Amino acid sequence: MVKSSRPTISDVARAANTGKTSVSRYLNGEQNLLSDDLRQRIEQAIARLDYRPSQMARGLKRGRTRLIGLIIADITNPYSVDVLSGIEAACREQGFTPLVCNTNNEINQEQHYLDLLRSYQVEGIVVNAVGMREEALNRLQQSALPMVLIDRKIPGFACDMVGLDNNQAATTATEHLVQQGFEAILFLSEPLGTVNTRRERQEAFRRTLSRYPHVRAESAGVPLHDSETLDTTLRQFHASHRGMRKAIISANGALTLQVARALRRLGLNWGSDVGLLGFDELEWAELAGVGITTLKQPTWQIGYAALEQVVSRIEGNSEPVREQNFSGELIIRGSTAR
Amino acid sequence: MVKSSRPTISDVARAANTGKTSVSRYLNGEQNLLSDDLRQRIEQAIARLDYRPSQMARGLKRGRTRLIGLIIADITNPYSVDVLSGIEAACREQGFTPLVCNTNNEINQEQHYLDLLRSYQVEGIVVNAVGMREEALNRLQQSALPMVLIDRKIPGFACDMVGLDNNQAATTATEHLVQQGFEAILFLSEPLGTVNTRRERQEAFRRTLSRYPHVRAESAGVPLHDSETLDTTLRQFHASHRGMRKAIISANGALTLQVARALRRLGLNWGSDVGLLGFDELEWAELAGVGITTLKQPTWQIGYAALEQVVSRIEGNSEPVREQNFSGELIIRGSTAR
DNA sequence: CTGTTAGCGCCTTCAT
DNA sequence: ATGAAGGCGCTAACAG
Repeated sequence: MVKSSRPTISDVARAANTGKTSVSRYLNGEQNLLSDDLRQRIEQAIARLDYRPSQMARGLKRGRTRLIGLIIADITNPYSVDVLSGIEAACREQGFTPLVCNTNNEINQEQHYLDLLRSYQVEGIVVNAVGMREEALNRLQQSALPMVLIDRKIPGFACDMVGLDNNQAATTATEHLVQQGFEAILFLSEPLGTVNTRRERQEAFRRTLSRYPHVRAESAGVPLHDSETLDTTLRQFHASHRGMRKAIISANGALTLQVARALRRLGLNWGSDVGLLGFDELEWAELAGVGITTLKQPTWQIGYAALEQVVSRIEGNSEPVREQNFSGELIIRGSTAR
Repeated sequence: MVKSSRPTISDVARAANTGKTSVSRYLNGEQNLLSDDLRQRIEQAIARLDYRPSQMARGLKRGRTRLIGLIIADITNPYSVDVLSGIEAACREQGFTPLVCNTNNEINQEQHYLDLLRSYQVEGIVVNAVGMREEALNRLQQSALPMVLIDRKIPGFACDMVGLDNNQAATTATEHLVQQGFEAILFLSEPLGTVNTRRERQEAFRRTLSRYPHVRAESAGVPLHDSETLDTTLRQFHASHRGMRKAIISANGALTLQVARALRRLGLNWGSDVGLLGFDELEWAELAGVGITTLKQPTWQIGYAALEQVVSRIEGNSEPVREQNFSGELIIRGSTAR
């Protein structure tokens, strides 16, 4: 007769001529408590049966599922993917498995996924807020699990966070443009709302330019997919500073793509007609016309650090809420040349 | 006294003043077997306790975890991400949860992840072979679970597959170039190996051009990250057809990026010096110089269909192995203009 | 060092 | 229409 389904710990025990406990011990690294003989028998039995312990049963028993929930608003965003990559690497190292949930930026999906994650008993949650709508993010507060936010904070909710040093990054970017001799700079982001990331970047932009009174500072918030508003904003900015060297800072990668498209529509060339600098590195940045200067975030590291942080919470770390900010790196290309 | 951990089915039963069985029935949709009164009590108890059944326990008991394993070689590839998106959508509709495993194209990771998926008792597996190395893919055969391949087949392994109609796509692409008056065309892909996708595309390219004897057909296989070979190949192609209108077909999106970079390095402009057409749509295709003509795959649908297929297998469908090929769509831009 | 026993939370007979 | 009891695969006392 043939065992049809997967072998269980009992099968292994029987095959090794011992009890389940010893097998369990073997599996859990308490191998020093086993005699060489027994250890070998178990080892062979496992190999012969091609046995793998059931995480389901394990999770049920110990409450440790070794599962970490990831909530991502837009998996289509390269930033998110890079971060994900870092998270995965860290998961592998730490022996966790990521349960990836892409909310697709659909409002209400957060709730669905939180329930889902709870039902699978994840031990912690990493939320990549990039591209996430504010309402959606706010809905996340309820969770009682260890949780860490990436890129953004939730106003009024103390929670570990890892992201970019927005002040350093925006200051670096702005100063670069000043040094390149631009006389009017437009800071473009999605509508600020209460999103700290946007606010901080804009704030640093303003603060920096206040030290250079001869440079005009403007800023505007445009919805990511509202190309009309974007066109209008850009046209206006361009028209109202005739004769001056103008530049645009785009506050994130997705927006930079839209801005580049808009400039195309308007017949403006970055590098010659107008300067352009975008947050977030883009794989195509060097291929678009004369190239686009970007402010590169250490995305992979951010993901990696975020996971390390949840894990430390899972292991019991109860220090006060921690905030990690990584430095960005300016990658200079043709779009901000003199 | 406060219950610290999550409520269980027993808690609900107690709160509703009934037994676990009835609650279980309620949860499993056998609600018609319950009296209105009892049903309501249960409903309230669940709401009050904010109870969610444990998928762990459920999976353990019934063997149905509602988990689907996804194996992805390179999550960084936009194609893979779009496919993933379709898979997720389908998962949501069908009540499954994807367990995403990114092998990062590291050999041996497949084994690690297969074990992992087994240990979580996934009910089926979707393998996105895009960008995956041959050896890695071959390692996947062992799985006894319902499995469907995306984009590529494993030689000598009968398995459901969903991907592109390579013949239609490559023929369309090639004919477009002929019509645009190109006189020498280079088909560029990664080394063919036994990868059916690459072979079929090249084959259709050859077959099509054999109908146009005045057009020279060349093809070459270059490793994705070997920029020296790529440069040499392109330089040679360009040099050996002086005076003729030349074009390049790139067999996938990742390669197109490398080709574009190489052309830049060589000082060649697509659209004017040489034609360029790439498989896979790129978000930046319109922004790169005069724009790059692409052959767009219905990636989202491919993912969606793949998931539907595994689920149908999970539900017991035992028809012979099925192969679904979707049509590509040519998106014409400046790089192939006359 | 090793085995026995009692659940983890749920579903599923089998009675009632 | 409802409930009690047993067991899924595993781990964690508790004995030996």
